[in-house]
This record gives sequence, structure tokens and C-alpha cells, in this order.
Amino acid sequence: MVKRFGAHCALKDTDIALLQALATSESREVKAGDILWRTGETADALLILQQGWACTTRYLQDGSRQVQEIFLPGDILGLYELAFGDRRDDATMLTDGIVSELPHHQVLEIFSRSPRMTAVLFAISNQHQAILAERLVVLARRSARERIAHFLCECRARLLATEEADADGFLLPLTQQDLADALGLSAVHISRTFTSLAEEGLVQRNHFHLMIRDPERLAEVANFDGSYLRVYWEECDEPAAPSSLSPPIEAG
Amino acid sequence: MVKRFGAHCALKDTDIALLQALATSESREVKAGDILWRTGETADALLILQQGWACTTRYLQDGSRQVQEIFLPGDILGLYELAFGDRRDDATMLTDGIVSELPHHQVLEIFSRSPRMTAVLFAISNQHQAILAERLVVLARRSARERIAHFLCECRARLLATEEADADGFLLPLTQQDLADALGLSAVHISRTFTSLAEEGLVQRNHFHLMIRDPERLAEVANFDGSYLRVYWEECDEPAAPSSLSPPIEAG
DNA sequence: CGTGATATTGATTCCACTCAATATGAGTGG
DNA sequence: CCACTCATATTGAGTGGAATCAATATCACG
Repeated sequence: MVKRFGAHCALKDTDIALLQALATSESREVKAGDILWRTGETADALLILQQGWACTTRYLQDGSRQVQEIFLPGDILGLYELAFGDRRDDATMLTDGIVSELPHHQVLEIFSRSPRMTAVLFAISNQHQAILAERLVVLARRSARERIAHFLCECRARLLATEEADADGFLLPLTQQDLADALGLSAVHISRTFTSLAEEGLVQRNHFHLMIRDPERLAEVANFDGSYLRVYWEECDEPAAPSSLSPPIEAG
Repeated sequence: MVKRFGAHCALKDTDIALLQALATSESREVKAGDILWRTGETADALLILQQGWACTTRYLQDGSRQVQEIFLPGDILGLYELAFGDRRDDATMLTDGIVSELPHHQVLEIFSRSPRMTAVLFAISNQHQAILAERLVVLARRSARERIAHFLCECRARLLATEEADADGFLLPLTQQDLADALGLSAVHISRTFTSLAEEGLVQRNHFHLMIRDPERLAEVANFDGSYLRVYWEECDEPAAPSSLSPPIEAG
């Protein structure tokens, strides 16, 4: 958790101490398919995903399903509902994993005790939003080919950031139906498109193991620019002037 | 601004005083078509949209354009880039209006001085994210008809929330090309679909004036549920326990 | 009265969907 | 070890919604 927070801002000792004081809830093991929460339940805590993959999904009136976000090890689930009283989506484990809780009242405690860590939480929230915004563009304007390529590039980039995975050959614990529901396509078309990408030597997939054979060309196909994943709050070192308000700023 | 913040949480006098102390930058008038910022520029302030409509857009390599967010009077632009060093999109005025700035260092000051207002900022950010997430679902899974109907319902609901507009007949300052770029459709198809919705007596549009003739049926067509727009942080009254960490919580 | 932005309408094309049949493989129980 | 089942994936045929291309129409504005 310290590592995850530190990825967005240089933390001070006091912040680390606070984080450790808050990390009282012991982590628990969960299994693939376990439901972390359901739509409509009271939202009273964030979940820190220490190991494993998870996703949030929504079900529509007509029975179709939308996979909203994919969470990788180190991610925080539930930031989105922090200000909603209740869950807006279902959260499900895609693999076995380990999670721990951070109750909302402890988040408020972070707000009141560490502006720097507040900024970090904001940064993480912003990153989620950036990922959503990026997917929005991809869904609105790109072909099936590009959507899949983009999704794979994004997974790779996020795994690379954790520096724990072999990002060119990893376990992608999503069925083709899951991918379809995430990318707004049909499972059948996911299959066809994957086959076509494989024939071109870009990727290779059997069962849930994915191999990216040509990351550069894949990124080209996807028009992928990973800059939206790099969120780092430079300014959060600066501890906000104690009392004097609004010193003169150079105009933009 | 006080009104906008108050919509998400019961503010205390001290918070209002802080807000007013921060509102030093005088607001400025802007005209339709004015560019508030461009992709790549340094992001060092939020913009509070006091009057008028604005939107953020992104341009893709192939020249196509994505309208990311629509901002109505009272909204805050740039929350999204708070933790990015620079702008991720262009921001443009859709109508004449009035904006004022809130520099990032003042946001940090809010973080360090008012946990409650920090929570409000988080709530607003969450609401933006909710709108994005909702549009994601709509783009991924719904027909042109439903997309347009949903968009109109959303505009109506957001205008209703400000209680300043006649929400059933309002100025929608978007060309059909803008709508197309927001909803992932072609301008031609927007035209056809609008015509069809008009023939059914659901809406009526000439030039930029939109009339919603049958809000209920329109909401039905759109499968619209506006609950994602209501973000209110109940808990932010509770001023985070002073020192004792993690009192016992009932298990979920 | 021309010009440029915006919108409408028609004809045609194509990407991805649906339906449907079959394949592949993991897990289970006999 | 084999037969059965269930989840997942592949492949083919046909359809349809929205895109594209292209030709007007409408209107604000200088």
C-alpha cells in the first residue's frame, strides 16, 4: 500500500506512519469468482487489492452486462463510490487474491491529517478517471481490432508499472465474453478478431495465457499512448502556505 | 460557488469563509468558441464555470474528435487534470459565459485546511466520473436512439438540479456534429434519429433550442435513471475522530 | 445577394451482430 | 481410463444499424 501511494507522490515519514497506523484491518484471502460487493449495498470502505485481478460490472435492464473497470494488484476499489452512499456496480474477483479494507471514516481521517496523502488519493482517483476517459474514446471511435489491441496495451502498461510481471506474457483472466462486455463487442467477434491478430503475429492466446509477440506493432495498431496512466503529483511536496492566501501568480 | 459546493455537503461557516477568502481571482467574461485551454498546456488551476456551457474535447490521430465532457453553469473544469501536470484535452466555451480560476495551490490549501471541503471536491470529482461511466455504458451497448435520448435526459436532469432553467425547453448549444462526437455517431445519423424522435412527439428541435415534449417517454426510451447524478456526502459532517485510530466497526 | 455553417435526405456499403452448429478442454463421477 | 457435462471458443451464413458519399436545403451574416 505504501508502495502504491508512493508511486504518485514522494511520501514523508509521517505519511508512512499514518498509513501504517491505518492499516489495522488484516487482509483476507478471496477466491476467483468471489463477489466483493453488489450494486445497492452500502458503500462504507475502500478495498485495497493486494494480490489478484478484480473487475466491476453493471447489468442493464435488457440483461446485457458492462465491465466497467479492471483492477490489477495494488489497485484500490471503491474510490468511485466514496461520495455515493451505496455501490453503483458489482465487484468480482477474477482470480484468487488478497484484499484489505480501508473504511471511509479512515479516509476522512487521511483528509484531515495529511494533505499530501489526500493529494495522492486524488491522483489515484484521477488515474481511474483517465482510464475511463480513454476507454470512452476507444469505444466511441475505434474498430474491434483497435479496441482489443488498445486494451491489451493498457494491461501491459499497467503491469509494467508494477514491475512485478513479465508484461509480454501474462495471465489475462478474462473470458472472451468478459472482454466483449468490457469493449462493447460480441464474444463471437472477439474470437474472430483475436484470431486475426494472432495470424498477423501480434499476439498469441491460449486459454488464459496471453503472449504479446510484437508490442511495438500492437501499440501502433492500437494507436496507444500510455501517458494517461502516468499520474504523479509533483506539487504535493509543497505543503500549502500556512496562512497567507493567494500570493501573486504569473498569469497563464 | 458556495452554492455548488453546498449541493454536495452541508457546509459550516468556516468553510464558507475559506471559500470566500479563496475566491480572490475575479471572474472574467468569455465568448462562445473561446478556448479555455489546449491539450499539452500546463495545468495549474481549476476553472469554475459561473455562466455558460463548455466542453472538453480530444482529437485523434485520424482527425476524428471526441467530446469528453459537457459542463453546465456551476460546474468545475479541470478537476480531472488536478494530478496530471498538463491538460489532457482541449476546453472550449460553447456559449458566452463567465469563468473564474482556482489555482492548484489553493486547492492544496483546501486540502490542508478543510477536510469537509476536500470531501466535497472528491464528491464533485466522483460525479464527473459517474457521468463518464454512465456514458461508457451507453456508448458500449445502446443504439443511436437510446444514446441521444439518454444524453437529452442527462442534460435535463443536470439543468433541473440547478433550478435555474426551464429544463423542458432549453438552449442546447451543440451542433449535430458536436452531438455526434460526444455520442460516437455520425452527424448524418444524429439528424435522422432526431427526426425520428421528433416524429414520435418526444422532442422538438429547431436551431439550438430544444423542447422536450414528453419527458417520461423519453426517459423510458433512454432507460434513464438519474441516480448517478446525485452525489451527496452524508458523512462529511462527522469531523474525523481527533486522535484515536480505528474504533471498532460493525462488519459488513 | 453571395457565402459558409448547419442540417436534411437518398443511395450504397460495411462492420459487427445474431443465430446456429461444432470444437476443445477441464472437471466429475462411474 | 472413459463417458458425460459444462464452460469456453471457433467458424459459417445471413442480417441490420450506422457509416460514407453525395446532393440539396435552410438560414445567419457580412
